[in-house]
Amino acid sequence: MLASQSQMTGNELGAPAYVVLGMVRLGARSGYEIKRAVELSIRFFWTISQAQIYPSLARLERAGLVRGRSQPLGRRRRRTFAITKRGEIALREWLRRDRPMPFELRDIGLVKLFFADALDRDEALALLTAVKRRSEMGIATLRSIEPAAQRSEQQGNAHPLLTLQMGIAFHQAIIEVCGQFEHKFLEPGRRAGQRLHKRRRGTP
Amino acid sequence: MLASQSQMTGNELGAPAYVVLGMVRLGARSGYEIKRAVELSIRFFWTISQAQIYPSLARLERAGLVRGRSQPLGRRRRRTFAITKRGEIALREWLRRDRPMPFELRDIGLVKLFFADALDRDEALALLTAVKRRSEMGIATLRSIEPAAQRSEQQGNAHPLLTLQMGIAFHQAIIEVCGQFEHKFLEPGRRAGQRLHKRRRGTP
DNA sequence: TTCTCCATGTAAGTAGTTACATGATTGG
DNA sequence: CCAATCATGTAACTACTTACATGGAGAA
Repeated sequence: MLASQSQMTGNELGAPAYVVLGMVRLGARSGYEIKRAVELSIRFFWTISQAQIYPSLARLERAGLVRGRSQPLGRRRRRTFAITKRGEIALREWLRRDRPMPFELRDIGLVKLFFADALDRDEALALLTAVKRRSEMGIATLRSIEPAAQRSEQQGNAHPLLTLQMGIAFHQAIIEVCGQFEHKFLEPGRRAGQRLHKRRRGTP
Repeated sequence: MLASQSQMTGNELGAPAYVVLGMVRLGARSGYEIKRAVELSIRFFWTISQAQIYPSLARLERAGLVRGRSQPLGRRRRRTFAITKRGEIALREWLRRDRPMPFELRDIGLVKLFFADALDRDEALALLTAVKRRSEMGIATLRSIEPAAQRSEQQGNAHPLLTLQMGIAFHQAIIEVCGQFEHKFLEPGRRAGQRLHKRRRGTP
């Protein structure tokens, strides 16, 4: 895990547990619903695997931050959870903690782009296009969940829409910078600094 | 680790090893220099801990992708590495591989912002400000390494500057969206959807 | 029937971290 | 001499993942 994101000492809860707690607060009841909620909302900047959710719920319950009860659907077993008062307090306390939250992104796409000078001109261009396309798809996905975020804004939760817009702006920024770079490249009158690794100077 | 970033089966190298390889290619010789290079360039979208670098170098050497030799500085021991032909080929091959590279960001700042409706109005605003400030600082850092990226552009490596500009654009997007949201909030004539959790309706 | 969705869980493994240990060199 | 920097490495640990196992419910 990224170091600065949990700093777990003793029996403090890590970020994933608070994510689960926050989702329970927003109305996700079962582990499965939590998974779905994450996929429909924060998956742009946070993912969680199913195998993490159930242990997190168990830890939250032991800490008294959620209360679970068995609520089978028909004969299908099912545990539902609700946030407790202590849970509300703990969540707010976590949100307020202003320990440094360094911006830590881990993206192979950008890493590859960084090293792309090792490639031939057209290969580098293909990589650039792939990164661009990825962001275009990202925007499409985010747009598709926009209505849900707008509904939740109407119900007093304005911040999901905020983070959604951030995601969109984010990808737009990537697309824009890619576009500028592409342009600079395909421009017929290239200048000195724009020569790529290993290309014959005379190539049009 | 984020799943889709390595998919290691058998004895394939993971992304961190290729990052090390790429840095060696760009002229970082010792483990220490690699660490510094990462901090001065891709740390915006990739970090690597020192404890990872030396084992990675060892694996790369075993695979014949780098060649190491002992080059002490005075009495201080030191191993330097250079990329081999096979290493060049392997790096390019990795850069070309177009297995899906899903955009995966893990950012607690944005997670907290997403859940900020659980906070009081001013607390939420403070969080927003913190996220904004963080990006302002991010931009300042990136600007400070811009000259180095420009130098490397002159030497035929244009992509480091590209990814740097992406980082800047990225943070600018965050700042902009934060600003818009703040504005919407501080606006005297708030509308229905903008009411925050648990606030008395009449509060100015 | 078979497929997909709902639902919960375990097992085994990897990646990655922090913390520590060591020691030479350079500059104030 | 002391602090910062250069330099390499190990030990212990956590977070997180994939893969698997199980099974009910509803639809085609």
